[in-house]
Amino acid sequence: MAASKSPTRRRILDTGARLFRRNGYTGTGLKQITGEAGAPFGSLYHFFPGGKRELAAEIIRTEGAGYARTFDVVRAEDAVAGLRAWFAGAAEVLEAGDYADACPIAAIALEVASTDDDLRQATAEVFTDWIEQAAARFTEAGIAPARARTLAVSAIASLEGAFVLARALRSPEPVLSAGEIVVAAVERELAS
Amino acid sequence: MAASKSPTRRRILDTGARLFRRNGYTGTGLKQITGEAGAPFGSLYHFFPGGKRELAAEIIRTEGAGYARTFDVVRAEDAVAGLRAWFAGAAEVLEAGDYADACPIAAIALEVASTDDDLRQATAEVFTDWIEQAAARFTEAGIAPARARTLAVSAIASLEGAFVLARALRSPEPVLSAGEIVVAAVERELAS
DNA sequence: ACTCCTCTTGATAGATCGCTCTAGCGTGAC
DNA sequence: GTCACGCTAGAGCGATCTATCAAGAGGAGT
Repeated sequence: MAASKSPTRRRILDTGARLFRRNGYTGTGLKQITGEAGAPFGSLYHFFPGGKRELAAEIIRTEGAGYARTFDVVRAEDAVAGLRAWFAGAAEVLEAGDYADACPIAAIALEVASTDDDLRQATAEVFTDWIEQAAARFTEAGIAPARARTLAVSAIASLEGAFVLARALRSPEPVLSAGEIVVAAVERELAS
Repeated sequence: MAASKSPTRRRILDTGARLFRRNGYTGTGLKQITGEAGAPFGSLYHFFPGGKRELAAEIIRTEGAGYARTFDVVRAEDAVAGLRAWFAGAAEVLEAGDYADACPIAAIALEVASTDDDLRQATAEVFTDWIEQAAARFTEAGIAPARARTLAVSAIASLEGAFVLARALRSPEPVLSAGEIVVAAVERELAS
């Protein structure tokens, strides 16, 4: 456990995350991961004895935790501006990456939801964490907890769905439109 | 073209749609489809000479057209109530189906967006159609076209993303929360 | 120098993938 | 009766998948 320092391990995780994001879980081969990561195939099973599922579980957790930090732009002093920046930033990153890199775990989540309960649960934990983090930001900004949670769930769902549409349409419009509606909802809630 | 009447062809399409929805595109095997459909393997290539991609393209189109009809509950006389019923109905169906059957093409859309441009385009056409249909309903209800489109995109994105969260969390909450925000946005637009 | 131990390395197994191919069944036309 | 044709039927091909395995390189501790 002490050695999460291995650069090979890191490269496998990063490459795996990128490929899962773009090609999905079943759509990504382990040989492809080690190949693109420049890692020997055996090393994958050295670091992840549980194979593909263990690798995916770790990717879900680390990528989930990483993405949670993007909520930091939503500050209590001006939650509306922060939220606006959150959506705008997502749209920018998506466009800059040629619509390949959206949510790090949505593709996995949809694929495993009905086929692998362990991985499904891992994605559920990430989403739950995101919801709680976002809700906390909204309550800090002065919104009642129950409403804050509804808004948090809605904000995350909107972005996730907007990613699906944006990748298919190759356009940032869905992300911007979804952001507009969610921002307005939060704005209205703060005004009341 | 005249013979889209073959029951075997229908069963292949229906079974394929169900499996793609639950297990994704690469996660579903052709042998699995014909097996569960009770169809001989050779029949699949008889009806779909283009193989898996042609089958998927047809499923995307027919399922997309079918789902577009769910917008019929949004009527001009009471668009708000209709939209509310749309989200509530989605939540009910999802729960009744043990969170297996959500959007018929989202799983495919995410998987092929970066790997197969033909199929990506097929999903894009479906989403575009949905957006236009929903926007038309909103304009009929009295919303200015530009705003109607933003709301339409947002409504569809919200539901798509809510499906992702709902399947992972095995809870209808995201669908209901997302619906609440979108309904409020439409309500407010109609009041102004 | 010798022993551990982490990590590297790739060959290989066994299953499954999408797909092709040939053969045969059944029904309607003539 | 028999020919044509839509459809059934599934064996099998090459490729690729996940996973296992045995062997060795390299470095730290003694």
